[in-house]
Amino acid sequence: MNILSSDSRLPLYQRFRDHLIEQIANNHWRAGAAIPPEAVLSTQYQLSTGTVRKAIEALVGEGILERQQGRGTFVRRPKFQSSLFRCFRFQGPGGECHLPQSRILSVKPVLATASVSEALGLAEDAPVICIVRVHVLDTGPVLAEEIWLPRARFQALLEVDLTRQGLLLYPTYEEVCGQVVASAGEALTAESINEVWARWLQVPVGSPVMVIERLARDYAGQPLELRRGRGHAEHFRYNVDIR
Amino acid sequence: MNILSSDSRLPLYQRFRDHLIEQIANNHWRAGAAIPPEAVLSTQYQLSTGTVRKAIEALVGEGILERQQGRGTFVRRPKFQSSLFRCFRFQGPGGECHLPQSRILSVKPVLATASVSEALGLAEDAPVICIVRVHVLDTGPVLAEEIWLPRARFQALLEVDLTRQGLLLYPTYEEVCGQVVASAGEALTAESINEVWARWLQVPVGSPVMVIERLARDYAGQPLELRRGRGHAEHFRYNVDIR
DNA sequence: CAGTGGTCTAGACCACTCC
DNA sequence: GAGTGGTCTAGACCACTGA
Repeated sequence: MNILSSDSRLPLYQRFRDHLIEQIANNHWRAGAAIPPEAVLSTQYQLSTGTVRKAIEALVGEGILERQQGRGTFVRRPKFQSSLFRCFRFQGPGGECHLPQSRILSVKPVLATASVSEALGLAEDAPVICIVRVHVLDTGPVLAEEIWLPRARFQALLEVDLTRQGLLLYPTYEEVCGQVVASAGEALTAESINEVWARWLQVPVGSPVMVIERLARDYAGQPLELRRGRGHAEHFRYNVDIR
Repeated sequence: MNILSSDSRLPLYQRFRDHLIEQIANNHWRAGAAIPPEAVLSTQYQLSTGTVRKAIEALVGEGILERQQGRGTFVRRPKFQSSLFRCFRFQGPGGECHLPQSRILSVKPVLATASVSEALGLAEDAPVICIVRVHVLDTGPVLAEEIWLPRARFQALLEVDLTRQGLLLYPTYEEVCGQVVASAGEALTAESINEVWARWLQVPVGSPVMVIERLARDYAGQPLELRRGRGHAEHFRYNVDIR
């Protein structure tokens, strides 16, 4: 009798969770906005408040929703702009922590290479946008990134001046293209730097660098953006809790 | 009226959670064993089943407990032995995944250096045990580790032959010393390898390596073990989900 | 079959936020 | 003070495990 589409025989609260996530992915509820209060949802969908709460709590655990006592429940707008600063310490020899400025070197429409199209789930030679960006500290560049975006979703970026200093990309994606980054995965490796990247980072060819590859996804789990960054090994310290 | 020690004015389920964790940390309930069923706990502590469930679910979320429908709720014995294989891919050029063998090169009672004693929360020059271990693949060594343990807790390790091939350390800690690793944090950096480590890994001095520092803790959160490992950059790929 | 955790309900009362 | 999420209760029924 309910409008809960997804497969029956799943627990009610799971089906309701799926329904909520669908609303968010389809932009029925905007990022940053409040969803209806528990009481409304429970009468609207004929569910007990406990069941509604359990679905909401699941999404809070996944980092999709955010509850604020007395105010409401909100669609979380993940703040990946600061992810680098959360995970990495741009630490000087004394351990002080500085925030780098970012500078965009180029924005170009190109065709995806095999590895890029595979990561983004696109056809080979699909049209993409490639951005090159460098993060700079007082002491010089610390991190250089190549960023790839599917042109189908991000065409509008090409008509905007991205080369202003200190611009954050994810809010720009949302404002200009309506694309919201909801989750991401990172993979870390290390290598000796090659000539192209050594020039961007202004270090000798062959220096050890940390390689960070990030795949960002929207609420529906579709790949949105691929980044491949390289940073001065000494400037980086990536912290993880495991269990 | 309850035996729930911790600070009142916290929610009941939190205080009960703290009580449960205390039981585990004090070894009243052993790692791997079942805790009393919900019904028993709720009558014993005069709590409703819902409150008991919420406390248990919190600990499940923290990876301390594990529920199995129809069987019971168990104290989780984390399997960090395989953490390296979960997080890292020992991948050949074709992407195949091999499991390395580990070989212990030395076990020595020494005095802690400043950085080791600080990480382990010990006094300076405190007595520790230092283990050197190498993980070997068909193609040669891929990861070398220095491992430090507080001698106060791990004295018994010195009377055991650890140099057998392929030994896993964490189960040995538990069997020989009664110390259970409950959680850990890792920090990743990269650098050019120095002479000592280059010999262990059999690579040219100055090659890029991934540096993995791990601090393992017991159920009470006290540091148990510090590891500093270095691995062939090409062999490692560390995956993380962020949000 | 008895015992366990898993789901779900209906509602009371509290704590916080904002007007 | 009205509206929100946060805590807590008491219990029914289901699904799974293992003797």
